[in-house]
Formats: sequence, C-alpha cells, structure tokens
Amino acid sequence: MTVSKTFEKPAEAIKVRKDAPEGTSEALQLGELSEQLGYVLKRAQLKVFENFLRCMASLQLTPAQFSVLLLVEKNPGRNQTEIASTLGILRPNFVAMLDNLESRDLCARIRSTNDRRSHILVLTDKGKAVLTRAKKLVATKHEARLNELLGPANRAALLAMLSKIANEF
Amino acid sequence: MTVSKTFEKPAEAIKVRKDAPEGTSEALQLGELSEQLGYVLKRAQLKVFENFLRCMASLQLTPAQFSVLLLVEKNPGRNQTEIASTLGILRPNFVAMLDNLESRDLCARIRSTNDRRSHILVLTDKGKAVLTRAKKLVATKHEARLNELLGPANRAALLAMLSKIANEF
DNA sequence: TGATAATTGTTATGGACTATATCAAATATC
DNA sequence: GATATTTGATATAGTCCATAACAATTATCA
Repeated sequence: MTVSKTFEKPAEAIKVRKDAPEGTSEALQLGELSEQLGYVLKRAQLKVFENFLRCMASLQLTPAQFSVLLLVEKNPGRNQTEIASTLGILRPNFVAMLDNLESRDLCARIRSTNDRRSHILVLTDKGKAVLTRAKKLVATKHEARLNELLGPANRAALLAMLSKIANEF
Repeated sequence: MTVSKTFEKPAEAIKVRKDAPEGTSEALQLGELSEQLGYVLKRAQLKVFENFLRCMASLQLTPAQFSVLLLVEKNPGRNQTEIASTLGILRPNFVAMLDNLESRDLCARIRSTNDRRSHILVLTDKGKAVLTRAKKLVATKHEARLNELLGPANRAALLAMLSKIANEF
C-alpha cells in the first residue's frame, strides 16, 4: 500500500505490464455495485467504525461499549434488559459485555431493591471520567473528520436520512 | 411492540404504572447516541440488509452473494483473488462462499490456461438468469422502497455521501 | 392464599462472519 | 536453475449474533 512501491524499479517502469496475453487488466469495474445502497452503506459503516476504533485506541473502547456507556449515563438506574434491548443487544450477549466493562471499573451492577431479580446499571466515577474523555476524542477526532469531509450541512442531512432509514424502513 | 398492548387492560389503565417507587419509567432517552453517526449508520445498515434478505428470500441470495454475482458478471474472466479483494473479502473466506455458489450452479471456477494456479470465475446460464431476476427484485422491491422513503433526489445524495465516506475516509 | 405464569440475569451452544498462519502447486525473478 | 512469489485451499481462532434452558424472583389470578 506504500506509494514508494511505484519507485522501487524505475528502470523497468515502462515494460508491458507483466505478461498479460491479450486481455484487459488491473482495475475491475464495480458496475451496478456502486449504485447498490446496501453495498455502499456497508462499506461506509466499516470505514467509520475503523476510524472510530483508531480514535479510541487510547481508551480501548469499541463503538458498542461507547454506546452502552452513553446510554447508561443518560438513563441511570435502568436494568440490563432495558439498556440491552434499546441498543438492539440480546440479553445473553449483553452479559459478557457488562462483565468486561465492570471488570474495568467503568460501570457497576447494583441489585435493585424493588425487584431483586434485576441489576441496576450505573457508571462508576472512573466510568464517568473515561466517558468524558471518550466524548472529547469522538468530537475532536472522529466526528470532526466527518465534518471536514462532508461539511456540517451535509453531515446533518446524512444523519437525518440514516435516522429515517433506521426508524421507518 | 403492538399498539393493542395499550388496550389490553382498560380497567386498570390509570394505575400508577407497575410499582415504580418514584422513578420515571418506560421509554429510554437515546440522548447523544442519536447524534453519533456511527451508531445511526450501523442501525440503518442492519435495516437495509434485513429488508434486502426479505426481498431476496425467493432466490436465497445474501447481500454478499449478490455482490459477487454482480461483480463476476461485470468482470468475466477474473480470478478468485481479484474478485474477492475488490469486495473486501479475504481469499480464505471466499473459498466457502464460492463453494456455495458453485454447488448451486450459479457460477463456475475454470482453470486458467495462462496461469494454471488461478481459477477464472464465470456465471453459469442459471447464474445469469438468477442474477437477472435478482436485479429486478432489488429494483422493484428493495431500492423502490428506499426511493419511496427518501425520494429520488435524497437517495442520490445519500449514496453520494456514503460513497465519499467509503472511498475517502 | 397458593398454584401457575412471566421476568431477570445467566450459561451453554451453535451459526455466521472475520482474520491469520500455513501448505502444495504453479509461476516469476534473477 | 535456485529462490521467491502467487494462487487456491485448509485449519483455526476470534468476534458477533441467535436460541434454548435454568434458578431466582416476581406477577397473575382462580
């Protein structure tokens, strides 16, 4: 992927390109693929998550973990089922995720006094501090880059359309 | 999620809602989550893929399989490495995928005469016919619904922005 | 009240997708 | 012609996602 690859062999740079018999070569045509919204949507999502992970490398937070911390902060006192379901996470899969966050002292499970089956979720002090730093990283590194690429108006329009798809499709 | 839930017990409809001690209840606040582009992007992508699968249920084609057929049709005579890499699929993972498509007689591997290591990929007659039907289903059911939801102009703008993210982010 | 049903967190488990190392056959390089 | 590279393939491990089942607790209601 390095650009320097091009300059490694300047002497033979003009040769006929490998030994292609008669065919075309090199770049493939995407064709209708580049018009398929699902395809482009998936590629864009992977790129955004990839960048998110890079921006959050110092805090070791995945997009899913960040969303849990955000939701628990906004809705303190809710139980696992409520937090998990609004994030689209199945309860069984949420257990290991919370084990991770709890082992890092970012959030805590508290037995509810009203319903002793359920665990109330809250952020620890460290969790609040980490989330604050995470928000700053996301704003200054991640979302800022998107704003730079699209412009604020386009970014808002993109978010609105994606929300519409996510909620009404 | 049914609205009828509200009407199941009209007699006690005014009770204090369960036995909540003093807390708020019911709907959780998404808060900043709904402003996170990555979060909304992921939710939208899941919805679009879900709808795609429903539209393609009669042909039993996943988004990934559809993209392979589209790319092979547009670029006949390419080998596995070329097709896989332009789709972002790792070669080892592409093997089972091709095994599936080949077992269904949708595409075929042909030993290249130029380079006997590589397998040239082509669509079978059945593969071409299935792809034609798949394109119609996608156009009339899937993309049509998106056009209906967003409008053609917005859909085009959305595609353009997602492409920009996918390519330049 | 007491029997039954439902809910909560949890474990176990399987499937789908992704990522890396490795291999034999074939080809490229020098 | 010796060495390195490429291609398709296998094995394997990790991460998500989904379902069934269970104990503890609570809700329902006859």
